[in-house]
Amino acid sequence: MLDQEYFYITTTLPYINSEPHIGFAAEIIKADVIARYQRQQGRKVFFNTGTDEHGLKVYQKAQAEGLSVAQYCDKYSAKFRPLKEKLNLSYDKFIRTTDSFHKAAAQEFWRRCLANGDIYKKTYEVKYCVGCEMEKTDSELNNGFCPLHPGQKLEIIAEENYFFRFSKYQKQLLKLYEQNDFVIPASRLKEINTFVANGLKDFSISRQRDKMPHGVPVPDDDSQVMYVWFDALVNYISTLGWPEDESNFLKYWPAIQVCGKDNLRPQAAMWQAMLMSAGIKPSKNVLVFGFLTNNGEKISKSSGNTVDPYILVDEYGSDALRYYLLAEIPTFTDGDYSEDKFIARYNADLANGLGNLVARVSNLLEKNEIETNLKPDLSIADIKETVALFKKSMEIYHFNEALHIIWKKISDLNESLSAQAPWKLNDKAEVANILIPLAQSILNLSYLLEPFMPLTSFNIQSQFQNKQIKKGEALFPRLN
RNA sequence: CGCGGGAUAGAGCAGUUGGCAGCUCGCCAGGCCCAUAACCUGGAGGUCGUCGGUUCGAGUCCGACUCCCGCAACCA
Repeated sequence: MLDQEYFYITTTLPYINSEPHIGFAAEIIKADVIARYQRQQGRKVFFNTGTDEHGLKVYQKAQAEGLSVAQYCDKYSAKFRPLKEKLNLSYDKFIRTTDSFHKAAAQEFWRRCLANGDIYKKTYEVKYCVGCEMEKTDSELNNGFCPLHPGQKLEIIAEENYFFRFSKYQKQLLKLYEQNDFVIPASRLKEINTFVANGLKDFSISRQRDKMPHGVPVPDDDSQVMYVWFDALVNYISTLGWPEDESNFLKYWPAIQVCGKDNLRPQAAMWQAMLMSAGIKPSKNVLVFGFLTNNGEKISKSSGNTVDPYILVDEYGSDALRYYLLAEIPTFTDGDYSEDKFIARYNADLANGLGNLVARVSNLLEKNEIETNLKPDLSIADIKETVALFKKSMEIYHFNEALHIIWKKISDLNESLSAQAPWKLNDKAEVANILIPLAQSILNLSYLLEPFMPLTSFNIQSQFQNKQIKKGEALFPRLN
């Protein structure tokens, strides 16, 4: 039956230089759907997330807020933890890259890459804007000048850093990409393949400690700390107990990794090369999701149009937010959020669709005092086609389609109920013959819905497994 | 010739092995009255960005073009 007993999925770790935003919420919700679906299939799932806490920006923000780096990290990491309850996530582990076991793992990882001849020292030239008191990369510059200080010439500072021999792994990476589902969707695989085929430059993996002390110490060199990327990526294996707990690690690795499209290179190329260097199998798949816009506009901290997932949950509930993000936006493409769209979706699908159907059927069962004894059963004929189509969509992570298939069935059930009009009948047995199969189908749908809307699924399942099904409270009161 | 994405009904969007063009909202006309002013039926509305090609057949594959949008590595 099951091709594999163990299943491991991980999100990227959000960097704690700001509050949680809707984009990361969308990413982790999709990962949660996959994790819950795999558990339903009977697999032993390990679902990882956490926070990425090293590096210059955190160091500077801590100073700006007048906190020690440790205090700052504790404060901001703690802002991400409530996502679990707020979004009703089922992750198993919340790792912090400042956890001591992680730092030790990152150092061991470094040693293995070093032993393999892939880490070397080189002088690294950085452009430094005195006005910002910050290093600048070329992509941040306008015609070679800092956009904030266009009159000032940038200083070139030479710094001795460790580099990772990324270029060495070009061929192996291209070979890896021959596994044509390594990166999903295919367009992203093509993108990374072209990028790697065009040639790789070794990248810097350390910083001078006297300038930026907030990082994992480089083994056997007190003057340097690891560059944040290098240590952060190792979390995907340190969270499994690598290197100490080899048996647990081997059970779960390799991972399905999910990330936003900005993370394609780090996840699908840099990290994979690092794994190769350390002698560890590459990830199983990298799923690359799109970005969200707010009312058609790019979401950015500077323009102040970020969307706070906590506010939406408090107002509409976690399942409604999950439903919107999963149903309205195709898994791998960019999508848009706006309150108008959210309310329109909510009313059309949740209030008028699912909620109203559940209310109709449960009310009729209660009024007619019809007793039932139901359990979810996906083998019955009525639901078979829906289940088959649903599974097909789930296997390729097309969650919007999977939900569309469920909602098609909801629509069919509404139609069937209207056509049979049991409220016109007097014979109780006849009424029961109409309602019980409908109730059974609702129960089955609620089972399919569990990975997407766990609370609603649970509510419907407990409601419809009672002997005397009762109407109860509205699942999704209509919004005006 | 840097890389990639998009262009489908008034709006917002689905449509991955090529096979009578779909969904939601909105609009019009009926029905029902169990239900969350909900539900059901019917209707108007599209030359699927443009041009060409492959094919019995293309929104779907190939080529060219136009217009929008991201990204352009050590900033995670």
